[in-house]
Amino acid sequence: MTSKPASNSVKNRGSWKQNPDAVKADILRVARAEFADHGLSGARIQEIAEKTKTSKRMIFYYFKDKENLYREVLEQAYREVRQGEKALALDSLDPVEALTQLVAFTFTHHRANEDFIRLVMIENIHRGVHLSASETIRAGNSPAVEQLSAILERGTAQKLFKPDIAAQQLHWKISALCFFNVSNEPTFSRIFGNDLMTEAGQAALRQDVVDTIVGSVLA
Amino acid sequence: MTSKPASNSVKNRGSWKQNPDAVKADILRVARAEFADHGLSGARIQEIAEKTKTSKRMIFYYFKDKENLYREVLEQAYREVRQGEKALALDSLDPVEALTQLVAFTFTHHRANEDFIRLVMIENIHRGVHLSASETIRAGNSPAVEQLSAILERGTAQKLFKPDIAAQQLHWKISALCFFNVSNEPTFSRIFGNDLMTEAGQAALRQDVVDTIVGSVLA
Amino acid sequence: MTSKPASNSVKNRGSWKQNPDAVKADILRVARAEFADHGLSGARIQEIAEKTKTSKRMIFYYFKDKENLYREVLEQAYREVRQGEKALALDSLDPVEALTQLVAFTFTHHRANEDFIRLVMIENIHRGVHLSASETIRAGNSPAVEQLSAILERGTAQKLFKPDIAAQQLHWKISALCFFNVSNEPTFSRIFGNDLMTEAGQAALRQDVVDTIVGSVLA
Amino acid sequence: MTSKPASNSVKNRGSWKQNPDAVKADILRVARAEFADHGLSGARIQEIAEKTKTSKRMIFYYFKDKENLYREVLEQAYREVRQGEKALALDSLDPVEALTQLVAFTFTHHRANEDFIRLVMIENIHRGVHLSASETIRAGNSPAVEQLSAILERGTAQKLFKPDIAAQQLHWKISALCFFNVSNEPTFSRIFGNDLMTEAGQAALRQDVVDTIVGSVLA
DNA sequence: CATGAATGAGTTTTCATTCAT
DNA sequence: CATGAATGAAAACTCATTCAT
Repeated sequence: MTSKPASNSVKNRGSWKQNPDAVKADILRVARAEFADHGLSGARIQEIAEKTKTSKRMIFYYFKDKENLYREVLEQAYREVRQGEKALALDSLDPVEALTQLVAFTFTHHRANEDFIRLVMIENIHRGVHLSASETIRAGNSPAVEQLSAILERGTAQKLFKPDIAAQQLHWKISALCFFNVSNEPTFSRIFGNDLMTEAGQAALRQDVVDTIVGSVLA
Repeated sequence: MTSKPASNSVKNRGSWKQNPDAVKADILRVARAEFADHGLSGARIQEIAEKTKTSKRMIFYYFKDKENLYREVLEQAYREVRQGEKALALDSLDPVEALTQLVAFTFTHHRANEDFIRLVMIENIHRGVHLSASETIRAGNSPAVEQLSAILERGTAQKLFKPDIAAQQLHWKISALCFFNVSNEPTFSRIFGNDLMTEAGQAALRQDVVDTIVGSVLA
Repeated sequence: MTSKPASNSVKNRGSWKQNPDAVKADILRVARAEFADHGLSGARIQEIAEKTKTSKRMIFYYFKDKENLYREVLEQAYREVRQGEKALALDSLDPVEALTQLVAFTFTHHRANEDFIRLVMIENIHRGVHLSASETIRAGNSPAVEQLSAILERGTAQKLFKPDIAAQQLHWKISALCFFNVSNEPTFSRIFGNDLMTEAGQAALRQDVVDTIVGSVLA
Repeated sequence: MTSKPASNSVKNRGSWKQNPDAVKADILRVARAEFADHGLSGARIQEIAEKTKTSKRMIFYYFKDKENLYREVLEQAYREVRQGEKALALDSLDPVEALTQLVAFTFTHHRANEDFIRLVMIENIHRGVHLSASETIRAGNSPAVEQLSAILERGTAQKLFKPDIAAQQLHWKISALCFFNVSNEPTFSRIFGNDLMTEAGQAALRQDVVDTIVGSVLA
């Protein structure tokens, strides 16, 4: 009679107890990693509970069900990434340099936030249905697009850029290149080798992406 | 005890029976749709069986287990897409026009093969582990890259293109833009609206992608 | 769709609930009988569940999987049999009488614990692999061997027994005769008739076994 | 579409075909090993078929079902072991030497026929039910007991042995010691170490068994 | 606001066996 | 006397979720 069910035990009696926000944050942190790793259906509540400082029961207590937990993870991830984008200060730079910086930053920022990229991939596999109800995501919109608009406005005014460049469409192109770099690394590497994923390869790729984007707007 | 699980019954006694290849092809067809729709863990063998002309039992008979079925679906999808790429005849065109056609075709071809795109997304979520063992995928490699190499060679020889454009890296850029267009449509649309996904939007986007890529190689 | 699998229903709402140890003990008791009856692969989790006060689900909840349940059944059986052996008090008897008692007891004890004998047979079919990881079984070792050592020491000191009798080897002989009596009863009876398995036959056999063993150590 | 069900293919088109006896013998040989290895419920028809020169279908064709195949394997094993026992010629030896030889031979013969021992263990786990219908097994009876009777008769006549030794009971004791040596090696070794199972240990054990048995009949 | 115990409903997978030719 | 294809029934096991306190 030595075996015990592994899942239901409490890990840590102490500072975490009686602190709902900390418990929730802990759950979200673990859940994000698990969802990013295995997807919505692939992630296991059990596994999340075990890596958490609380019990499985608490996950349902605070988040109602798996889908809702996923939703909150997704929202939080979007919020954090947007926060990261805001940090960039480009106003003082000339338009070309600003755009260069923006693209390079986006490339690097995506690379550094693989979990977020994977969550977005997962959400796309689910056809984005978990984003719909969430006002916060649409409301917050994208600081990146706003910054891009500002740069384009200045660049166009100075006749450096082609007229009538659509900010959103340009953002789409930047996103595509920077997102794909992370999202499709596994299959791309397996088929074509990982030359482009080494440090040198990534540096070359980032330069290429910057040049391609900047080249596409120059007058 | 009158009820029976629906999956264990036979659907169709007739032409399908005693024709292993047809049965297998039927299973693969249904499985592809299901895996593309719900992912590896999200797809249900039960569901696949019900949409098939055979039974659940036969899936295991021919494909051993779920993961292996998924693997074969993936391989088949890659093979078919490559086959589609081969159809394109660009040799008679001048390099710029050839590249234009190739990019436009890739854009359209990806759009038309959403299931394939989704399978690749799913496989990337699984970090490409189901591609590793499969020699066929690597072996076949990409006709697209080969065609691209030929175009680049001609274009470089004619001094139309910059020297030293790497075919693989250019392929990566084309893929990124064309893949992302399909893969990230759901989340992109929800956040930025679906202007870019309308017929007009897609036409504009395709032109933009062609221009961006061609622009990036011109001398 | 009215039928439900019988195993998923609850049997008894009351004293068993919320008492993990009682539930586990109940499962182990039933599982022991089933494994002893049908072997590891022959036993049915379903069948165990139905004879239990709990559900099939709880078996997996507490014991993880079939093999592990079997392992715990086996360990428990070993522990209990050793406990039974300890009950015997032989210190006050002279060596010959003590050995006589020990052998007669072992003969009877094995006969009374057919389930244990059968579990050991089954485990031998599995080449003992389920014993390996279990420290408790080896650690506990055999009270029988210890008692035997004590008897031999006294008997040898008194020159009643041959010198240099190995306790473990003597234990092996006693075990062989007492174990075989139970383990091979079915085939032996079918081939030679069941004369030796009647009450009289068993009495004669026990006397024979005692005489044979005692005779083999007397100086 | 590369996978094929592994089981249904034919291995060898040639000499085996059109030769029912050879096919049956081949199946029996493989089945014996599988049943001895994994027991009746543990053995897999699939596995037997794969190791056979024929197909799964043929097993059912020739042997009707799994249980019947097992029955035939068991019968054949008994027949062969009895055949082996007959080889021993003890008539010319004096009774004590003859008994010594018989016991030593039995010890060695059992050791050399582990598959048979395991089949008997398995049959005992099944409570011998597969022996009942089989006339051949009972009819053939045991050459060992007959030889033993002859030896006892001579030994008793010469007043070397105690009067009224029952041949069957003595056979039982010999069997117990020689059978257990093989049948319980796995569990015994794990608990007490494998000293008795080394070559030296087995030699000592055999001598001990011979001495114990001979000692138990000497007047 | 917390929790250890429990569970219904499904999920993949296995297995001996039969069908159609 | 043979065979590749097919299969019903049941097996082990999983999973998110709720109960009882």
